[in-house]
Amino acid sequence: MQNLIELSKIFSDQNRVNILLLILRDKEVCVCEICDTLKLSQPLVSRHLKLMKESKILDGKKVGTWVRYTLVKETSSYLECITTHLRNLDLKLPLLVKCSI
Amino acid sequence: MQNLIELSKIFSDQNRVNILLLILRDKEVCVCEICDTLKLSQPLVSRHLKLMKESKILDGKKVGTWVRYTLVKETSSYLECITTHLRNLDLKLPLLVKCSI
DNA sequence: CATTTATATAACTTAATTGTTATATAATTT
DNA sequence: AAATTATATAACAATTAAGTTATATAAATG
Repeated sequence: MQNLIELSKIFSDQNRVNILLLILRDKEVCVCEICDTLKLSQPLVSRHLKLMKESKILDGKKVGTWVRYTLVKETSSYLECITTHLRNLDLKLPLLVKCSI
Repeated sequence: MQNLIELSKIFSDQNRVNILLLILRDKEVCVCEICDTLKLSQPLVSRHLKLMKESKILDGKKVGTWVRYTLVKETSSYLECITTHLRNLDLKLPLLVKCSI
């Protein structure tokens, strides 16, 4: 229940959903790839990622100077339902702008 | 997609979720029953109901001075997923305070 | 070790949301 | 038709959230 409300807050922002769509498609992306692909400022992306990490949607692991973000492995039933929903969408998301990792 | 974000906004508020839980359990409730049961002010409840009607989650039909709210019949796949989730929750919601309808 | 690159955070501004109080509308009852 | 009851709406205050700019941190490289 608290989970539902917290997760709903996460998914009520277009930029966060786009970031999540990117991670769903490309599995593991770093901050600069998100910024470049979605044309969002770096502090904005960092803050959204922090929120999603706090809500246990994303994991971030440091690789050198980069931080690579992935979807958490164990998802709650509600999160599962949303990601399934998102995967089934015909998403028109820009191609990943890869960084030099 | 727009649906996801719009619906997520709806479910990111505890009072709206409680109202929805009430309607899920009691099928058809009027505004004053929601106010009395959840101890929320009437204008607040009216506004939340309006939002959920606009988002095509609820229907409201006038019966005399009362307006009886129900869940919409045809739900989107995402809404379906949330209501299923909500129904499966062990909800500790107060008994309906019935009005004199 | 100074510089560069990637990311995070803090301070701030703006916008959106929530809840309240007061008022309007509309059906019902006296 | 005046009073009552149920609901809706408008105007406002308070809170929260989003985005920006500036700065900090931390690893990598010349």
